[in-house]
Amino acid sequence: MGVKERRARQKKFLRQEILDAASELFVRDGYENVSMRRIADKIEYSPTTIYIYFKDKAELLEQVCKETFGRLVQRLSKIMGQPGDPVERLKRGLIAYIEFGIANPHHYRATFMMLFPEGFDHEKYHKEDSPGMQAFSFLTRGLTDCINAGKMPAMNVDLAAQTLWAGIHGTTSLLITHRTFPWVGRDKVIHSTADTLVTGLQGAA
Amino acid sequence: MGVKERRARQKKFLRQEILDAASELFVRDGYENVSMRRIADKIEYSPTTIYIYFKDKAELLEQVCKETFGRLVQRLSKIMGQPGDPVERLKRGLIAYIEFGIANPHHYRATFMMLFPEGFDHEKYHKEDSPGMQAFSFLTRGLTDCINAGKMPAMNVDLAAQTLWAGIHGTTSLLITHRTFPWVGRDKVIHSTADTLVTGLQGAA
DNA sequence: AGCGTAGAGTTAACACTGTTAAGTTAGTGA
DNA sequence: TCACTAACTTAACAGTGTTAACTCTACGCT
Repeated sequence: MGVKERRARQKKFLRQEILDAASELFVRDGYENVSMRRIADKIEYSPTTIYIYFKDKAELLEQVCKETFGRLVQRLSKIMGQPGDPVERLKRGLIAYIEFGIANPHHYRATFMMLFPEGFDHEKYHKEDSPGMQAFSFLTRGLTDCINAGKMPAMNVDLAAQTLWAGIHGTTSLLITHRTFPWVGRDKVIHSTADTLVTGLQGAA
Repeated sequence: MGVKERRARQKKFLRQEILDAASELFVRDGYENVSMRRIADKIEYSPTTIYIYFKDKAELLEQVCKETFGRLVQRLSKIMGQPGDPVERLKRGLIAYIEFGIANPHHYRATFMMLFPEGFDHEKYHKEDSPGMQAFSFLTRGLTDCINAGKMPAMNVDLAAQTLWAGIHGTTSLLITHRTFPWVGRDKVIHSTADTLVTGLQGAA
């Protein structure tokens, strides 16, 4: 016995190897500039082997992004768990989100800036475990903390969280796609976004 | 004489016909799902004819988007030219921007959410006449009006405008790509974005 | 009137793409 | 030793953007 297990381990190993190769190429050249044949070349297998482990190119990307965003969730989790002023903590979370997106532009693009293919199962995607949903829940938690601490007025927390998400997503995606736009300064825009959004919510009726 | 002119007119006509066909297909199916051959089929010319009028597919898209964003600039121009409270006017402009993006998702995506191809001439692009720059100048103008009317504190107008742009771009692009996300309500998010951003800037130190 | 030429539009081809069906080959359990 | 299974490969399909080389029409000029 144990032969089945060994095989399963080997299979998992190759699967991870494909994932790593794809990730590296996606990061360097972007999803649409990486072909299945190039990924195959990198791991020295034939292109069709990839299809044994992944349904298609989109699923391969999806898995790569899942890995990456696990790291974002970890980071946010760390920040949101720290003690101190909840408003400052929320701001730090917003900034961490933006900086994560800029540090992983291709992955960020893939998960939040690409149109879903037709016939995509959104029902399933927007359940608890999608990267959007997970990162999003940190916002609602952060806001609730602020309200409970009396630092923010009572409000529709979901609406406020969605407003926050839209704001930080805007800065992230704009800094990614319009890298050469004459920005006043990357850090200035990032901090201004966090400050303006939080101040705006604090001042809401 | 006049024959040269007539030819030029005819040439311009076909050029516009290509542009219209491409626009319709881009709007319906999105840039990457439209092939040069399909555009050619629609106008009943051979695919290579398009290359006589446009350098490549990207330039075709660029021209299509230029047309569309001409309409946005017109709309913003109308709103910003109206009398009344400058703060309300600015908010109306922000909302109009978002709604325009949602109404033209494929064009919006193409101009603001796509990575530029390698070797793209950014210097030239970020001059006065790029769609981003034109729409952007409305923000600085709107903000200056608010400050002059004493409705907003003195501030770095460029930084504030970039913050605003990031905010409204975020809402626009998120509503486009994550259409099926359980939003509290499209209109609610749109208005909340505009209110939060403006309030946030008003409350800035 | 007839010739040469410019240029609009064509056909055929290249080098790619994602993906699938069919085939090979190695290693297992009986 | 044999059959089977799972891993992997080869060959192919239908499509992509794009280019080089060609045709053909209509104009201006002699």
